Amino acid sequence: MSLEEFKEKNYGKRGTKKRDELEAGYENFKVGVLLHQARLEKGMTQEQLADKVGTTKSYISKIENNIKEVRISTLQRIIELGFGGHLELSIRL
Amino acid sequence: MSLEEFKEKNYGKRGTKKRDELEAGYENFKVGVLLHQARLEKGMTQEQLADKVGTTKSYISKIENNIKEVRISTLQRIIELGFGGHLELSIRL
DNA sequence: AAAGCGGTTTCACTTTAGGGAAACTTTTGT
DNA sequence: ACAAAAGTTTCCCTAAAGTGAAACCGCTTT
Repeated sequence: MSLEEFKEKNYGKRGTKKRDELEAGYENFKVGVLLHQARLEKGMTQEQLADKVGTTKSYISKIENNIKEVRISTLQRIIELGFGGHLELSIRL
Repeated sequence: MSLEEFKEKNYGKRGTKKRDELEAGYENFKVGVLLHQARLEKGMTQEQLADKVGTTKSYISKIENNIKEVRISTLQRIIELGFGGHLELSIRL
C-alpha cells in the first residue's frame, strides 16, 4: 500500500499538520502504518491492544502516528503480546 | 543461522559473562547478529562502517553486542548509509 | 442533546538510546 | 615476539523514548 492510498483510506479529507509532516519521512511512516494495519487486521481498538501489551491507548496512538520513535524491542513486544505474532527483520543489501 | 551456530563461529571457546547474557534474549541478540553478519558480508571493519554512518566504532560495537538497544530508525540509518541497503520490516501474525 | 466510543493531544516525569573519547584487550600479520 | 589493526569496555553527558493521566475531538447511537 502506498502512502497516498493509506492516507485516503484512513484519514480521508481531514489532513492535519501532523499527517502532512508524515509525508516527509516515508520510512518512519512505515512503522506506524505497519502497526496500524496489523491492529485493523486483528479487529482491535487501540485500547484493547494497549491492555494486552500492558500500556495505554495514548502510547499506541503516538506510535501509530510516528510521534514517538520506537525501539526494535518495543515493537517486538507489542507484536508478541498484542497480536501473538512476531516481527521479522532482514537487511536487503 | 542459529544462536548456537553463531556462537561457535564467532566466539568459539571464550564465553564471557556478556555472551552468556546474550543467550537469555535471542530476539535482542538477533539485531546484533544481523548487523554483524551484514558488515562481514560487505567486508568492512567496525571503524569503516562507523565512518560511513558518521559515528564511532565504539557505538557500532555496542550495537553488535547488544549493549545498547537500538531504534528502528537508527538501524535503518546504519544500513542505508553504511551498506547502501535497506531494512525490511514485517509482522508475521 | 448527551452519552459513549475510538482516537488524538498535552503535560509532566523517568529512564535510556545516542553519542564520543580514551583506555584496554584481542586478533592478525610480519 | 612484536607491532598494528580490530574490537571491546568504561566514563560521561544530552536529547529523546517510554510512559500515564486526563482533557479533548469527531462520530455514532439512543
